[in-house]
Amino acid sequence: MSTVYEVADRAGVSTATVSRVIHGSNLVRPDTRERVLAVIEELGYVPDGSAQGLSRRRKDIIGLAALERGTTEVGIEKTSPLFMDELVHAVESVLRGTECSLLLTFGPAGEPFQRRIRSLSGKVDGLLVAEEVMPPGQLRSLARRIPVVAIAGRRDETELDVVAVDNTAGMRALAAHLIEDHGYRRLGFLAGPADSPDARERLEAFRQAVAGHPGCVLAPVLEGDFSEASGAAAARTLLALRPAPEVVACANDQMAIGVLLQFQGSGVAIPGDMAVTGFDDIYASRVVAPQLTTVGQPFRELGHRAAQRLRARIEDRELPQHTEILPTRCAIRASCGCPAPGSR
Amino acid sequence: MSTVYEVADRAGVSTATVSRVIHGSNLVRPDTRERVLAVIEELGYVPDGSAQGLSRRRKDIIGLAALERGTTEVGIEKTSPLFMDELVHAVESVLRGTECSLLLTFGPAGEPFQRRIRSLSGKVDGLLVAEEVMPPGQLRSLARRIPVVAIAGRRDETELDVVAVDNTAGMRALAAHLIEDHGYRRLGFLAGPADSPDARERLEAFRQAVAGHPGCVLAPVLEGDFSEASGAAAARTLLALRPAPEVVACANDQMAIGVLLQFQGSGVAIPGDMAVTGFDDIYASRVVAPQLTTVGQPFRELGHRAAQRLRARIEDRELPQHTEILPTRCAIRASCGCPAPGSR
DNA sequence: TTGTATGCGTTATCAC
DNA sequence: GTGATAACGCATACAA
Repeated sequence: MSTVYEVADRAGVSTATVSRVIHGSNLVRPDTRERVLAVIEELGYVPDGSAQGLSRRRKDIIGLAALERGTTEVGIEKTSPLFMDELVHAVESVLRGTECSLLLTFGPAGEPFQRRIRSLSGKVDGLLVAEEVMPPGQLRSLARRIPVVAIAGRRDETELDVVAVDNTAGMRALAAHLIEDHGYRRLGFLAGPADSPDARERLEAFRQAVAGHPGCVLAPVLEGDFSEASGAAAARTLLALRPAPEVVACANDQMAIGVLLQFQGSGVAIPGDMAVTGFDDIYASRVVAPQLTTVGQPFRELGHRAAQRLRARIEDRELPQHTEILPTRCAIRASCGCPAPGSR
Repeated sequence: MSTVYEVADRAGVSTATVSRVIHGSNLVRPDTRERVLAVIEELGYVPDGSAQGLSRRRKDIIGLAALERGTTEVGIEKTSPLFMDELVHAVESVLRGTECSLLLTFGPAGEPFQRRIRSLSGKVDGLLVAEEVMPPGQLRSLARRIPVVAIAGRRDETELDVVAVDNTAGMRALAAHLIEDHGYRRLGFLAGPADSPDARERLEAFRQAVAGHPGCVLAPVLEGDFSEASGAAAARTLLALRPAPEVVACANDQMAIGVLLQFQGSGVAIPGDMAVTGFDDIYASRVVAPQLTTVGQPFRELGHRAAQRLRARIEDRELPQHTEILPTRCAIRASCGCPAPGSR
């Protein structure tokens, strides 16, 4: 593996000049540049990232740490966090235009994963942290060491930047649609894991919306882990329940899809016998039949903002703390009981 | 940001000892270790990855470069490469058990992306390269600089490791099912982009299978770009075609889903009026109605093998070149005309 | 316009 | 057991 020294040697210049050529400095004579470039080409030289990082005190790498839910618990390959995938692409697409690269790590909540994130923090200039991968205290201590932006974390954070979506408004709008437009009175809810701030917000918003409409009752409230399998399990519970709710709102799309497919498999018509809704608006939600009514998260925007904020903070660590809440958008489709559009 | 020096100072030891403690060497007295550990904890010290990388001559980072198809061409957010997402998780899950992290980069085929990969090669110990992100010659020159494993690339590679799936067997089995079990005689095919080795193999296998059955005709053969939108576009073409094929086999699931939804939106019953099949077996294919008949790729296995092979080659760069073809598995579901299973 | 010399934070090879 | 000290490959301040 060749180094600046070799390049410098062969080109008959100093390493400083090589460095200048590489970084496109214009304080170098055209013919010198040509010579150096030729040698670089010939040797297939690529600067070593570690050395650059050490010298320039910046690695041009940012990390993304996210929870992987319910992947290895039950079977071997349950379903991956589609939500995260969308986010990853959004973040990556921001970085694409820059020198920066994306270091990815997933893991189940817990002590080992937290340790991994800590050690990973030595390899990056900043960290995007999704959901609640670690307790607030630890997260803050991490944020003191290195720039951190929380995605979809606690909104009440005062020591680090957070970018999140407006779960409350979205869920409230959805509930209003179910109650006011469809006239549902008995509403069930399939909540997400209690350790997810998003999950808690969604449940709370739905609860309040129902409470705000006299005559409406919220029952039952089940809990899943955001996986499709947990949705299917909830559906089986619901199947045995009397009286059954008219609609079951789910805290994310994957669970909603699990509910939907399990119901259909058991001969329950959706939305005829029971309406179902989700949250997130992942790709698959547009693909199931009936198409899922859900609340759209601005993934792209979420990833963009978080990445940009992190880059800004890496530039200037004294930036004032900032919390940004992005709007959500109700996506009314067919699973709530609305007529399916003529063509998709 | 604290360094080994600070830790050494405060603990009243040398940097060498700190390093020993960090790496769990047992040539250090227990009480010394305790003292050092306490300081590390107090300072929140985490070793700098660049410095480590420079000194140890290994960065403990591997890269994954993949094509992002049809993302920004037409609209803003078309559909992301679901196939890749599955792969990413598979690779990441291997690395999770190690010290190694995953550096991710996506991009559209082309010169700029190739440059990005080159510069990225300075930040990693090895590279996983999916599909044909760069011309063979360039790929080989890259592989001379740094360990490279190609995923789903050309099978005829002799200078670098490749891990791929058996497109031919899978597609052949699927074709046999369509022709022999269902008795279809007029078969259409929606091919993938010509620059994808997988796409070419799948088309070729299907073509041969049809040719091997007298009386069967392959028509039409359309070409898409692996995106759902291109599937929908193909469906519109097919709609206007006389005679129409009895079945249209697609080179991947996303296109098949595009075809399926577009047909259904136009009042064509699937599989009643026309059968549709895919390839990959992504999450969404189990979620559409009717469930998609497709050929399953062993994503998990693909990612595992590729990651392990790369790690092995990083350890020993003299390893003999190796090409590994993983088996595919026909997933017969309902979109081909088979009866839907009672429950999903 | 170009070269010299030093520092970046670790690890590892020696001595002690 | 522990401590100096020399790499590691690059960037840059300062000279020339």
